[in-house]
Amino acid sequence: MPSTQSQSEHMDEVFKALADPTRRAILDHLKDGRKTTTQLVQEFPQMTRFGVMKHLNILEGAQLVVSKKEGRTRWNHLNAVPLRLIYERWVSGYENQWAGSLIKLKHAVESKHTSTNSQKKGDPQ
Amino acid sequence: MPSTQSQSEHMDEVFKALADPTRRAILDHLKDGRKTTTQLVQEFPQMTRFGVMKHLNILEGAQLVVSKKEGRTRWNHLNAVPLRLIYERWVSGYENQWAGSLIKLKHAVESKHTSTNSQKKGDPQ
DNA sequence: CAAAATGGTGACTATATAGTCACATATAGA
DNA sequence: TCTATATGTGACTATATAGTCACCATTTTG
Repeated sequence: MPSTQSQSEHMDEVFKALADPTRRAILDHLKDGRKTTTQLVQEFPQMTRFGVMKHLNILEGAQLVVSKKEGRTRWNHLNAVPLRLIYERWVSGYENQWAGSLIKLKHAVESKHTSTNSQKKGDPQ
Repeated sequence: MPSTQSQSEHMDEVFKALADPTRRAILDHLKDGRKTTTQLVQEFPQMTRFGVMKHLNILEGAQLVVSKKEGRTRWNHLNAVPLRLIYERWVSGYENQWAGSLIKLKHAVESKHTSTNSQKKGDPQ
């Protein structure tokens, strides 16, 4: 059992953390390797330092980022584990669906060209 | 490729749609098969019909749900494709990280015992 | 057509979130 | 110690989002 939060609460934090484009950009920057807070701040000139730090703290709360203090600098590391958990609970689990209902789903799409059909193609019957 | 929005804009909609627990619950309900709007509403007694419908529209905007109208009933289908895209862009891509930097990441975690360490189980690697 | 059932929508409130500013803390090095 | 650098935080504003209510539209069926 986790310590302070349940698994689903953790997932909620992870999804909420991923919901912001700036935070996803931060993760992308950390993909190349660890960075200090100041280095990250420099990647977002349009935002204040504290803005970036708040995003960093949210990412750390979701355990998508792990930080290590070294002297007066804070090294921020990417942690892909929560992403892996999303895959296990939300992608692989849902793919059972594919074989079973993808055909009728396909029918649904084709026979309707749904409401918000962002993509062209169909004449609306 | 979609017409009205870029891939990253679509991903943003998907992540934002997934950020809400009610919407994730709706997806879970649809996992068992298609449901009408009224059927879904009945699954959330604590929320009004319109509340559920707004969530449904958001899910449909993110293409996580596809709806098909049949007479006066609307059948809502799960569409797992965006989840699959999340995997391809945000999980498999990040797993390169694992081999490379998981060791120093592990050090970072250990030397800090960060915030909330939920999952112990097996250390990867 | 009339009634009932299903679904859709505009306007509103309450709360959460993004982002900023000013100020505080801590470490490295002269 | 003094100072520059790197990071941390409380309080605030602006905007987005969740959720509700009352009302409207469409379709089935008698």
